[in-house]
Amino acid sequence: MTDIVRTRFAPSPTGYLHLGGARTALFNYLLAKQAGGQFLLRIEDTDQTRNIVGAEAKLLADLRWLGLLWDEGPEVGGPCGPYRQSERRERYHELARRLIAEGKAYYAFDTREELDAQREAAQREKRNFRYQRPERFATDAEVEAARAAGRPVVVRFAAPAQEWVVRDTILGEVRLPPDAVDDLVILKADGLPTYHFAVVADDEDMRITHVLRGQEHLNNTPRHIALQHALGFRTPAYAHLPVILTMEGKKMSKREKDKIVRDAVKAAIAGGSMDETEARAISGADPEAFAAWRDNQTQLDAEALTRFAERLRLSLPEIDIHDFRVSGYLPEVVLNFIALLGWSAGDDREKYALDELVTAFRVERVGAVNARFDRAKLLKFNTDAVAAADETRLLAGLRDYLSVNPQSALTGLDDDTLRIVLRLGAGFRLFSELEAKCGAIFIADEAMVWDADAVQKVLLKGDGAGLETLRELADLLAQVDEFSVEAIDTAVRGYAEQHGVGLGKVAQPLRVGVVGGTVSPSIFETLALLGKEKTLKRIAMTIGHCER
RNA sequence: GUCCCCAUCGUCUAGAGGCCUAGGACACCGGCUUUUCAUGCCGGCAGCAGGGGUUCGAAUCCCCUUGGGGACGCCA
Repeated sequence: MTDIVRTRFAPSPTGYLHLGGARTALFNYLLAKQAGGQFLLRIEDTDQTRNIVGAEAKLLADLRWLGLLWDEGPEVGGPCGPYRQSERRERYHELARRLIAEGKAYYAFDTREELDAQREAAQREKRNFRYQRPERFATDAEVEAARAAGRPVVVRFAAPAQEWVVRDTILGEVRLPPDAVDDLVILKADGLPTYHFAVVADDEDMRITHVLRGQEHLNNTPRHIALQHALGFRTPAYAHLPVILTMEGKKMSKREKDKIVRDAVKAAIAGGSMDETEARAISGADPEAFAAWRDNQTQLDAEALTRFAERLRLSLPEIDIHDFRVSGYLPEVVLNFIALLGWSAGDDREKYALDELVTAFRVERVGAVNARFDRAKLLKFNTDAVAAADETRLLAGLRDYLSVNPQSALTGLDDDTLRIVLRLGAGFRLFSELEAKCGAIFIADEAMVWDADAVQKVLLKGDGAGLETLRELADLLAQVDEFSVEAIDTAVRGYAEQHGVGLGKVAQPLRVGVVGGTVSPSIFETLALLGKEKTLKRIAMTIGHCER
């Protein structure tokens, strides 16, 4: 086929873009771009109960953050729109009517309870459940009668019984038995199509030539092929990507975070550090919903999880792309790293920019093996990228980080100050580390907090030797007129030499003295940045704090 | 339970019958640098899941076992 390559990423708007979705999007993007084709974005919002308000906007923002821009789709439009399935109802109905007219689909009106009972019965008898196709299809009159009786009316596909073959670029030919395709529902009782039906219709209408998706969809593919045959549509080329697993070997999912929070909340309630009323308030759920969550039946939204994490001082694993942004990763690093989850060019190269991936990527070289997501390696990638980035890139990255961390102490600073921060913090791995290292310099003096362990270890231990040093240094620094890095350096080093101690013995008390903890940039730089007045004021406050 | 996919260091992977004494990266361990936290530098440990074949020769091909993962919805 000489068609231009068209791929799509088709998420459902249920939350932020997660790591696995991002990789799927990336591979689709790469495949399209390397062939000079188009990458489309389509929103699969056919489940009214699962759609989350605002999720689509988040999804788009995450994709844009990564630099995966779509040629057609929401907000940019295109000739095959609309690109939101909820807006394409009429098309699905038209196709369903066609299948019904041709005897390839039929109305059914089983209730949820009836189907559940059949599934349970099958389970009990240890056989697989298959929907039993009726002897003859319901007539229009019967459908109307059912509707009038309040029964849910759906349209089911009359699946042909045959062996199915999926030709997969990564897995080769996969053969599935006839029962791999059953009489699935194609139009739900609410009039919206099921995923399977919408995908087939849209991929045809949007002239999608290649479908790259997670391996969890492999079993769905024969369904789609069957529907394509029934509708007379072309079958795109398929490639099923290996699943991304956690380091523990479990499927990476939002549940990860939910589970950690649930366990912590339960422990906190059991341990008495939080009562149930507070927990419920933080969750933002009503008592019933809260109980359901607690019993592992539902999941909390991202915001509620974040609130719990803050309250219980939990660090949640990054799973959503947004999490990595908030943690201070560079988008090009995240992109580079996920490209390596399942794909390799065949040599030892690991570092790629997006345009380099476009050139180097080959679907045929995507492996079939599930990959575990190794955060430690991602961190190293970010560390390397930060070290290699120029100031302009870092400043933009830091600004972006601050835009999603408005509460940061660095947020209000001007570019020149941020450039200094970047320079003094050199060696940081994530923007969040830069913040942890330099933030305390910029908070109001009154907002200063002291790390109890640091105060104990550096100032109070050994009869307060550190505190005494700090007092003497305060006097000494009060004598320094020009509060420059050089002058402070000279004075402080001089003090250390006079007393025959290492620099550490004087730098650490000073550090705790001005920032309340043991971490800061070079002590000379830190003091100079603070200025004489603030330095002396903070040291006085620290001495006061210790005497209290 | 049924169906499907997969199997090289702890992790991501290179390897498409002799180039393999199995290469790289991360982690880890040891050392060095250092005013803290980091960074950086040097060195080291570590793997073809097991068993059968095929072949002069197998990490590479075939079979079985085992192990892992995924799917079995009016979710996508």
